[in-house]
Amino acid sequence: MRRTREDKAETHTAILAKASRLFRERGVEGASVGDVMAEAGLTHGGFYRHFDNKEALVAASIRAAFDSFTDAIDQRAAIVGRERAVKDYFDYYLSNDHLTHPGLGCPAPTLGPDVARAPDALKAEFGAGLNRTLAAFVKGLPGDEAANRAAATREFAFRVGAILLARASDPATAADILEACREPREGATR
Amino acid sequence: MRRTREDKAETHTAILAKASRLFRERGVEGASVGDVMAEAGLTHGGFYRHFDNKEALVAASIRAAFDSFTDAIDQRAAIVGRERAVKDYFDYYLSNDHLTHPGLGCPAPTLGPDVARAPDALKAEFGAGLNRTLAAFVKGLPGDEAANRAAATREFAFRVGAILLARASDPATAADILEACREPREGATR
DNA sequence: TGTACATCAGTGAACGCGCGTTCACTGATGTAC
DNA sequence: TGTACATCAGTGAACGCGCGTTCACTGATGTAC
Repeated sequence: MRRTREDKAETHTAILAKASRLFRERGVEGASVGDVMAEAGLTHGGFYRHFDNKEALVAASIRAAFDSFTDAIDQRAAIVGRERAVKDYFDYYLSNDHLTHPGLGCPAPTLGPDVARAPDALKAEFGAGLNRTLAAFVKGLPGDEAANRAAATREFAFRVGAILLARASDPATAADILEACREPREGATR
Repeated sequence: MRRTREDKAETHTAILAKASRLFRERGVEGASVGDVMAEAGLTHGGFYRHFDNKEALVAASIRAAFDSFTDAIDQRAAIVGRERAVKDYFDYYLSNDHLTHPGLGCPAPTLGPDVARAPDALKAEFGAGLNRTLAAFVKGLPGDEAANRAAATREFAFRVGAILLARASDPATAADILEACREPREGATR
């Protein structure tokens, strides 16, 4: 039953892709190793040929999820420019599509609390992914880099909170939240 | 072993208080019925004299957590005024105290994703608690009520996202996030 | 007010279940000659 | 290039464990008279 090296690499990628989606959909504890392997068309026993344990899979899943977005932003920035690419991402972030498809969406609002309760290794992975994301928001932008980054942090946190609140609420409340948060923020309230 | 009605009411309150804290600290799946009962100084079997099942306890815990904050804001607003009370709450929200004590903090950034994956009954409970919180932010404020509420929604979402990102990150990244988010937001970036 | 009985708050053993992980096994692939 | 053997990707049974929930039991409280 041994497979070629290429087969193994494909299997590894498939496991990771399915895991990254399932963890975002159901949470780390809501998606079992068996679930992930079944989704990849395999049985659970073979999992440990690919990852040391479930935590390692979670770490890799978080990394892959963040990377998929930073890569997409970078690619789009090369075509339409950084500011436009980031604006498009922010529009997607508060879209109904993102609201209702957490499995393909940002890992922060789905896995953040799971990571908050997890070992330091996972927090480091999450923090690194977040920092890459913030970097992708301001790469090559004019003006003070630290200020740009701080502003991008605020804009991102705002949208993470919005989608989290909307997903945790009944549909009517969710619609209110997204509608309110699609308006630009004014700085006066604080 | 039967207890008086007063004893039972006290026990009920104690279970709820411990549950509300433990769920926020460890997540819904990270705190078992047995954990909650042990924390309240009881054994697990008696739980079902107080709640139908674990989900009912989660619903009550979410309600209690939101209420504790709306009550506190209302009480403080009666003394120092609504705007000041809300400002103080927002300052607490991004404090290191709130960062490091999720068990006594806002339920949104800790339980939001758990609720997002839970049955509609829990989302309704969360949405209701969120609406009470937003109402507490704008109660009696001058100006257009809908606009005030939309602005409060944005300010709250912003802080929910900030604390979620900070808690899920390594300490250095967490400090960066909170520092950036303690600055007032400017509306221009979008 | 006193008595007899029903109620029920809390205990702790037991249940069925799903989890993460281990392990003996298989047979095709990789490697040494 | 062909052959003999070692490796190892994937299988599926098995493990120990903790979970939510149930249940027979206890004895003090509540209630009917």
